[in-house]
Amino acid sequence: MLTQAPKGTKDVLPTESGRWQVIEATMRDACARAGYREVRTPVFEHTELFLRGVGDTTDIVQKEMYTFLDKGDRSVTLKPEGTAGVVRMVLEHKLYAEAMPLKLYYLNCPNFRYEKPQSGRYREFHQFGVEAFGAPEATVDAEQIALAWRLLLGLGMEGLALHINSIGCPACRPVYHEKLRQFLSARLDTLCDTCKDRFARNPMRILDCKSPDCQRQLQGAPSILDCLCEGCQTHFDKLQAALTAMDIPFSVDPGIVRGLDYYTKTVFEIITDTGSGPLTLCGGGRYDGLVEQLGGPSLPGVGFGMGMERVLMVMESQGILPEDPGAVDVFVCTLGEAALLPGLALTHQLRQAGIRADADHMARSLKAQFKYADKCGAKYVAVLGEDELQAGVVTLRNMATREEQKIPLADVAKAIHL
RNA sequence: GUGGGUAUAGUUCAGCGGUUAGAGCGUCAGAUUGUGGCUCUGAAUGUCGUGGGUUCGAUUCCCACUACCCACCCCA
Repeated sequence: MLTQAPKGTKDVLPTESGRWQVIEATMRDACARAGYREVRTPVFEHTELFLRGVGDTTDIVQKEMYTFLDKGDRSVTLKPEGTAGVVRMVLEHKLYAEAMPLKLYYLNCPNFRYEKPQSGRYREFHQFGVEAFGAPEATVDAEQIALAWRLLLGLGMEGLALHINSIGCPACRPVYHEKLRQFLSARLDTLCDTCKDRFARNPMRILDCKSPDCQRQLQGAPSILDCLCEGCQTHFDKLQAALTAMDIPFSVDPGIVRGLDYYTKTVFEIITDTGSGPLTLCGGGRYDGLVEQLGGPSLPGVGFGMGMERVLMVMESQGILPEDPGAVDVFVCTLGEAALLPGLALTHQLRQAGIRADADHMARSLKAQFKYADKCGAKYVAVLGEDELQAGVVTLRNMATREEQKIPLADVAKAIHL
């Protein structure tokens, strides 16, 4: 073999694409019912968009971006997340001048991060995401959380947990940062190197550290929730009331911080346990300052991203993947040269009638054609041999019941009941 | 970027310092010359990951490289 798929990428095989289509359809439907409309943005953007949008202190920007110079010496980057591109699109086309809120979603959108791949982590992965602009109220946050939650439940998932938090706004977060620094300053020496760095740049990220040592030092640390300003506190209270009103179970987890710099107020994650540890299926939050930061008007926003591969992975582990629908519903078996073209014509006629149909293209024995029909998932087999040709009929066999009947060539489509 | 494991048929995996490298599943065919799933019989398919070393001899032992899997970091 000349080469193989690049590290961290994955082919979707013909037996697997049906699963993708099912969850894609479920996502489209959930969005359509909530008034979200689809958008598609480019796979690559100018690098500066992510430097300013995602935040140049984040790991994503610092070490995970696929950045390169194009032939015109422009620095471009394969998008590492979905929100920045959508915000750019909203600004470029002045969509903020239209009716608010502006509710958008993107589906099966490829994202790229240069990381070491492992279970549930790819270098090219796909996200479903929604964004809503212009609405400052917590009901939008809650609506999106509900959309994600019901969607995953609707796919049949169990064992999901919704964690929410508020990380404040530019008014109250610095107050918390200062409190946290004061708390940690005495123990700075015992923190891991990464966290020493975080101490200066973004101390809240230390809460995210998985190191047992750092976690031990954090015992008794002040909580952001005790430092929220009045506006953020009200927003967070309303969010919880809205979730409760929609009967969405949640837990407040002050440890959720998120790795993207643009979040304000609401952050949330939907996680599940895979047996080898928790896995985040969906993560998002509010980003009231992002649009302005990218040179637009002051426009609040909220959104989430959901990992397509992770959704499929969890469905597989829970045994709830949709069945492969097979290739066709009707297979036309032909016997002998004389039946070949009439068989082709019949297949064509069935296809015109909207029926998934195929015929033998390998001049195989009837037995082999039946085996192939079975493997294709055919519900019916239409046999066209010498006898049938003379009578102008086919022998139509229901593969499940084994019943056979002679059907005039012109009436085959009507006799198919799927 | 750090650490651990693995690499043999399409696939899942056995195996051994020594003739011709095996099995299950899958594929194809026959048993049934016009009928699938089950059963039985048979057949095809391998640079034993790549390169080097040790050796009379290496798929087997050693080293390097590469790829894949897993964990850390981080995240969808």
